[in-house]
Amino acid sequence: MERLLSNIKIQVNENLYNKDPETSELGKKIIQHSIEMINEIGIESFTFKKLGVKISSNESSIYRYFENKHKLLLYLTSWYWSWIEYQLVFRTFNIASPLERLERAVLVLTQPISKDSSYEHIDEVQLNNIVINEFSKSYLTKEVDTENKEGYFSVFKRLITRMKEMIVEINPEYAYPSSLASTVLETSLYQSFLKDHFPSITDCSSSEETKNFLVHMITNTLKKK
Amino acid sequence: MERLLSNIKIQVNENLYNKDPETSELGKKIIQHSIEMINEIGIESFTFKKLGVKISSNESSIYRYFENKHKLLLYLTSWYWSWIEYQLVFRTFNIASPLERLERAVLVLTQPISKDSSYEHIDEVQLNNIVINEFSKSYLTKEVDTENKEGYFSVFKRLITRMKEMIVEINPEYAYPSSLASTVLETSLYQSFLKDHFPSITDCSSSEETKNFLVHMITNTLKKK
DNA sequence: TAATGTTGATAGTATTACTATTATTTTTGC
DNA sequence: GCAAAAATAATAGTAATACTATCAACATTA
Repeated sequence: MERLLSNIKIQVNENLYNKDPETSELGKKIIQHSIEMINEIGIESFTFKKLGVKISSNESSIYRYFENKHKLLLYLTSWYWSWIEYQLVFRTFNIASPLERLERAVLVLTQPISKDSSYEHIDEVQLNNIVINEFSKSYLTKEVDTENKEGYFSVFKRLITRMKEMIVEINPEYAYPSSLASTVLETSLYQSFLKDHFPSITDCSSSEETKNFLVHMITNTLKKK
Repeated sequence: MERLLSNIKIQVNENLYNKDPETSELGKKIIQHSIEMINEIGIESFTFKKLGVKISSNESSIYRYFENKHKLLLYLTSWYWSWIEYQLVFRTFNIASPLERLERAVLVLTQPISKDSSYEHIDEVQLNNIVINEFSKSYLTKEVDTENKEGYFSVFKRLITRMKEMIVEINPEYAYPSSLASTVLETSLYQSFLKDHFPSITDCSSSEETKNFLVHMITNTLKKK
């Protein structure tokens, strides 16, 4: 991933952690290796005990950073959406045509991730995989409404709102700009999952095709007759 | 839900259960009350022990029907997709216009569920909620590829393939018929979830609106220029 | 009526998801 | 450079989960 500005600290809702993992070596190790481990074995099999063994630290020390693995997952996915939002804002800034802005936004959502050297302990490629495979589980819970009130999903929602605004600019009469924006974001994750596991029900065998599928769908949907 | 034919037994992949729950009173009680309970407390909190207490039966007896709660969830969602497929086939049968067929298919996916009296022990309204909130978790696992090979998702995929075929009939040149079909099905569930929990990122506050959003998107996407 | 199948009761195991306590090490402030 | 504070590690313990195994009781059927 092309570096836009270095040393931008990505802020995550501070109720998601007990102690900010960015403030210590152990904290960063927790983030780095939890990404590896969740990507490898999935959030269900992941435990703080296993992570402790992997980083030669203690289970109880990890609990001092995160209340439980659900909060850790929310932390990681929030970080990811902040990072994506930042790409999206930069890459669409100063682009005059609203349609081109939206196309660039879709490109940010669909193009293959490459490592951002600004964040050494975070592997964005693996994190993208985690978002594809685990993000839904972070909100498909009985606690979603309380956690939403706490603001745990605000970056994700803001990202969708930004796309919605681009849609409104393209066609102010269109009746479903928010739904189209949320569909596009969800579809970018979903089609990527289908490509790897249910290829018979997708035509997108590359990120390029997913981009084309979405751009075509958006432009046609927003066309004024 | 209007009854189309009575006494149609819905077949579910027989590797999903140890003993067919349809063949005994206890089996039907397991299905009926697991639907209630999963809908109420969510799949994470749901256990066979709690279900045993609820139906005044024994944990070990439930294990004789289902290997674990994941298999039970796969059973329930498979049943649901079979039931939906059956509605979809009937309601689109003998309709000449391909576009009208697809519109009717979207209606089946989006319209509010009402009880189907043919299946006394199954509450389709609650089951629809379970599909919205838990279906993703049934495939977002590390075992998805093996389970897919076992055929646990075949009804779901066949449903999408049926819609894909309608899309191809409408516009044989369109390059992404499968992706559009899978997007439509996923979106029908997703927008319903957003309506209840993240209303700020959707415009669909009723199933009617979800239907209109999707039909508009499909027809515009498939328009030949 | 004997054989078979189903269900219930009880017990037991490894793992999970924590909490609590205390010891040890590291950092910092003066 | 040292004392105080903070962070981490080690250990232990608990309740719940996700099962498995065994055996008894009861119902069904041949």
